[in-house]
Amino acid sequence: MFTLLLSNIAKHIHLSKEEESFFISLLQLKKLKRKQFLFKEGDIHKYCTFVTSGCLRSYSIDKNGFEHIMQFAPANWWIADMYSFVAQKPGNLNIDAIFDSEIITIQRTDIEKLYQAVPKFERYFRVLAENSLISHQNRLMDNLGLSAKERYDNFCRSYPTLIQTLPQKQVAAYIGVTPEFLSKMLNMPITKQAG
Amino acid sequence: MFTLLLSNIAKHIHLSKEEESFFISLLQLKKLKRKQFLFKEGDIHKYCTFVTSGCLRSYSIDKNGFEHIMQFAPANWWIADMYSFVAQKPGNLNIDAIFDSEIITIQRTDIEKLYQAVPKFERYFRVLAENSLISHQNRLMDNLGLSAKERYDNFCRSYPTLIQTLPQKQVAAYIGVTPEFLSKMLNMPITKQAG
DNA sequence: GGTAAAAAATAATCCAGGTTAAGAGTAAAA
DNA sequence: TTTTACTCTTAACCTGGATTATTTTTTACC
Repeated sequence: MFTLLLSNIAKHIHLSKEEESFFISLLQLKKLKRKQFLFKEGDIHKYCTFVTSGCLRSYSIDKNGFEHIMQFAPANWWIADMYSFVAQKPGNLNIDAIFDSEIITIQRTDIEKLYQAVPKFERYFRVLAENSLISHQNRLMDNLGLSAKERYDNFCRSYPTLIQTLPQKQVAAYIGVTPEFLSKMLNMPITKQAG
Repeated sequence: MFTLLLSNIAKHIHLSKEEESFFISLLQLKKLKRKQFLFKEGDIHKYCTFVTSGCLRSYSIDKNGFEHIMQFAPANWWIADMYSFVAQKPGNLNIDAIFDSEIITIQRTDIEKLYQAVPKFERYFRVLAENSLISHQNRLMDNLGLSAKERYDNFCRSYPTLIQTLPQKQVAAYIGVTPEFLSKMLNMPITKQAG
C-alpha cells in the first residue's frame, strides 16, 4: 500500500521502524477518477501528493484560455502547486487526473511536524527539489533553444511510456504547441522534418 | 566580509557561534573581473557560489550559437550549474561575470561535510531549492503563455534595478527573443504595443 | 450497440518574431 | 586619441507555428 513511496524514500534516506511508522501515521490514501480535480486555480494548497497508480497533471490556463502543462505525474512521482504549497497563497495551477489514479497525500502542517521529528526528511525533500529544479531548468533551455520537433523528440525520449498512453493534445500542451500544429508535424513527410 | 551571506542564512535557520565559525572555515573568497568565467560548458562543477557584489550570469549556447540566459545572480544570490554540481557530470551551462564581482564559494565535498556536521543546512538549501524551483516554474509558464512584450514587462517588474544596468542584449537572451526584435519592440509606437 | 462528445486530421490564411544585412552610436583597450 | 570591438537601431524579407474552420475518427458512456 505504501511500499512504492517507502522504497522511493529508501533510495535517499534510511528510516528506523519508529520513524517509518510515524511517517505512515501522517499519510492519507485517496482515489481520483479520470478528470477529477485535486486542486483548482485560486485554492490554497494544503497537500503534497504522491502518485501510486494512474497519472495526474498540473497545468495553468493562460489569458486566451489555452492550457499549458507544468508536469505529468505518473506512478512514483510527487506533484503539487509548489508556489501555493510553500507560500500558502492562492495558486495558479490546476491539478487533475488524466486516468483513474491512486494517491497518497500528506498535509502541509504534518510535513512541518515530520521535519521536526525526523530531520532526515529535510534531506529527502531537498534532493527532490534539486532534481525537480534541474529538470525544469533543462526544459526551460529546451523551450528557448529547440524547435517544436526537437522538443517533441525529447519528450518521447524522456517519457517513452507516457507517450504511448497520453492523448496527443496533452503532449502538445506540454511541449508548447497547438494540437493542430502537432498533428501537422507528425503527419509531415519525413523529408520535410527538421532534425 | 561574510555578513551578507550570514544574514541571508539567518533568515531561514539559526546558527550557534560554533556552527557559524565551522561554516565560515569552509568558505573561500574570490574576485572575478568582467567577462571572466567561473565555469564553462563541459566542466564538472565543484563549487557552489554566492555573490556579494557585482553580477554573474549562467547561460547555455544552442546549436545555432545563440546564448540563452538561465539566471542572473546579483548580490545576495546563489548561482551554480545545478545539474553538474549535483550529478558531478560535465555541465551544459557557462557562468561568467557581467560586471566585476566578489563571490564566496564553497566546495561540494565541504557542503556534504556541512550537512553531516550541521544538518540544519539541509533545511536552508531545501528552502532555497524550493524557491528557485517556484521561480523557474513561473518563468516556464510565462514562456509558454505570454508574448515577448509581456515577458519584457515582467522582467522589468521582477528586476527593476538590473534592467537599468544590463545591456539590452542580455535582457533579450533572458526573455527569449533576438536583440533585433527587442530593439524593434522597444522603439515601436506605443499605439502598436501589445498589452 | 448506439450516440454524444472528445480527439485527430487537413487545409487555407495569418502573424509574431526571426533572419540578414548595413550603418550609427559607444565603450574599452592600447 | 585612435583603433577596435561591442551594442543598438533600422529595414526588407522570411518562416515556424497560430488561427479558424470543416471533416473524420476514436472514445466514453447510456
